[in-house]
Amino acid sequence: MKKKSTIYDVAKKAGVSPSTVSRVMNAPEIVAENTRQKVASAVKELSYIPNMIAANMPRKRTNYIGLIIPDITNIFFSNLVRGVQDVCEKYGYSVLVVNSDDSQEKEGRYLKLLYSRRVDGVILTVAGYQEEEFPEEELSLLKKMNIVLIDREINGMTAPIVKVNNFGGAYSAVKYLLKMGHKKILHLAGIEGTKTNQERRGGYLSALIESHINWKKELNADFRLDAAYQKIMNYWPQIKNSDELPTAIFAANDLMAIGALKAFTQLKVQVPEEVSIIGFDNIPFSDCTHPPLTTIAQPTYLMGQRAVETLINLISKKRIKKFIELETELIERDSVSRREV
Amino acid sequence: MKKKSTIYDVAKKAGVSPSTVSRVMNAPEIVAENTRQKVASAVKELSYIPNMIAANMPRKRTNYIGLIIPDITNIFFSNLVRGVQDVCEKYGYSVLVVNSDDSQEKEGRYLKLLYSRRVDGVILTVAGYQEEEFPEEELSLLKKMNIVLIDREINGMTAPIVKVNNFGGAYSAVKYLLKMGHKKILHLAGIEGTKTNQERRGGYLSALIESHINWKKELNADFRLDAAYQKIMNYWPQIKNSDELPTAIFAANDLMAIGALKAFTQLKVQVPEEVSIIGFDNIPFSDCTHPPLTTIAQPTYLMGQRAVETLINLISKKRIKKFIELETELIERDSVSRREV
DNA sequence: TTGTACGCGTTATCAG
DNA sequence: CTGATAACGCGTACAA
Repeated sequence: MKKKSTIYDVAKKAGVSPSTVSRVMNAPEIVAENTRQKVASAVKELSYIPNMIAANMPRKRTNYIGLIIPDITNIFFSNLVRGVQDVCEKYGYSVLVVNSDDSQEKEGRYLKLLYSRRVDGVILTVAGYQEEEFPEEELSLLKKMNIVLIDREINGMTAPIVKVNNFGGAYSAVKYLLKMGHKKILHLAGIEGTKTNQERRGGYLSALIESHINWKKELNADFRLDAAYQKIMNYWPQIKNSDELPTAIFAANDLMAIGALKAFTQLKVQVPEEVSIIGFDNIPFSDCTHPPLTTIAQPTYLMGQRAVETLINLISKKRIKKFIELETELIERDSVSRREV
Repeated sequence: MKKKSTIYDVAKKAGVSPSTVSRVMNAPEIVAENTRQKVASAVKELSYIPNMIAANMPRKRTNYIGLIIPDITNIFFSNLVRGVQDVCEKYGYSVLVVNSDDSQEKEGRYLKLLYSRRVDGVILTVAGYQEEEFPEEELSLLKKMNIVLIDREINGMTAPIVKVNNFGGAYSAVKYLLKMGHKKILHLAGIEGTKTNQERRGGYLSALIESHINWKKELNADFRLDAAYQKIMNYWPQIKNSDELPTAIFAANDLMAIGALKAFTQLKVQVPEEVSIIGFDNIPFSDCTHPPLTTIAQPTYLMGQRAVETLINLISKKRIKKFIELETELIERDSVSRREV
């Protein structure tokens, strides 16, 4: 790694002062034609590229924003990250992404790291699903930073939040199932007690009530593929020939829907002929399952974009919307069949 | 956003000098017990967290490394990114991830950005598959930085590289197919002219030659799911009842294998009964296809880890391996069936 | 054991 | 139009 040239090296070579070099780099038009030439050639010769950190220090900014997500390996987040990155780039920011693994302890550590790196703001998908109180220390740290929340709220602090209309999405999923003639709809639910899950369950129940359907049943699988797979593998044989047998399943996310699909393949239960399935999220590859999964799409890329836009406005003290709720969209594929009455 | 307290604020409040505060933060044991107390309580009171940037400036480092990948949205890379992040964190580095979208122009711009941000090193998955000459400007920039390459090499510069044994992986895939009794094996290939594709094709051909099999056939689908889907949809009906009909397909990546699977579902061709398929990569969800995909696993997480370890050693001028080749692993699932002779 | 002064690379400000 | 100087926040030699 060769020694990097500084603004002083360039100044010396061009026979001018550092300030002049700075001007040439940032506002060429205000410097005399021939000085500009001299400087430009010195810049080229030394292949000088300004040190953005040094430049930012007196301005008390970094042009970095932090992004805390549970796990980048979780396919659900990749589009979100990309949305954040793309908008950031447009505005000259860079993104520091970290994974909380849904651990509150890691989240706290990373928050501290981001603070010590003096990022200009943080986009946070709150870790852990617990409705626990937020640790005091972390909370006060948060209050000292520009924060935009994604998806989940925080007790004890108000911050702008970007989320998806979980209730509406679930509601429309179940409505769709009802429209297709299903009367016995099982809900494959996510992590108990999380707001997300509560909202989706709310949508499920509301749609049922609205249609005067009393039949309901909930299986819990923590938003996880394996868990859903196991649950179905255990549950289905028990109810196979009973009145309890649903004709359709509303899974609170695609991962669980795919887990269920996997179980049904093994159990030799035909989807959608014997049982229909609808998911939530529209993750990549949900169109490559067998059968392709009908699901409720979340605009993850858009969520990322909106979150950054809000954050950047927050940073520059412009007016912002405190609450942004994005709508979902029903994606009809082949995992739901019509049930004749 | 409240004003951030500095080491001076703490010093004043504790009635000591800034250097003493610095010592308490970085080497508490060398300062007298009661001074330490005073400082500690001032730190707590002001909830002081050191400014890492300022601290790093005189050291001429940032503890950032840059990671340039084609696209974080490409599921293949998420594990790699996580591997990089995890190792980085262990060593106190943070990662700045950017997407080149396989565009050389973007790659150049980002390289410049990373340089201006003075990252301590860069992990680079070279953009574009072209065997084109590298732009001179970019090359000289590269030479001024600590670089570790992933997967693809650069003409005109030697840098440590971490890659996977593509030849060996392809070879073992085809060997496996042969072992299962297949004699007509079609190769669903990736982007023509890329090293990766050449190596995998090499493995395919070698395995065939070694077994004295003359039958061979190659279809090109640019590593893309859609392209593979289209190719199969067009090709299969043409050869359906001819001698050209293969009994197995070796796809140069899982995406293409999944595309083929999709096509076969529509064409009502049974996999693996009528045709077997083996993929390459072992991307997430390759176990959730129908049937679950037999494939050659690439250790992507490990690649990320190795790359960072190499980079960190490069940065600290320790000895490094210039060339790290990782082995693949055959993952037997259900998309390949035995063919009786 | 503690304090002082300087350097890291840049830009804003003010003077010329 | 250009140059000098201070300031950003910290660590570190060196002095006390």
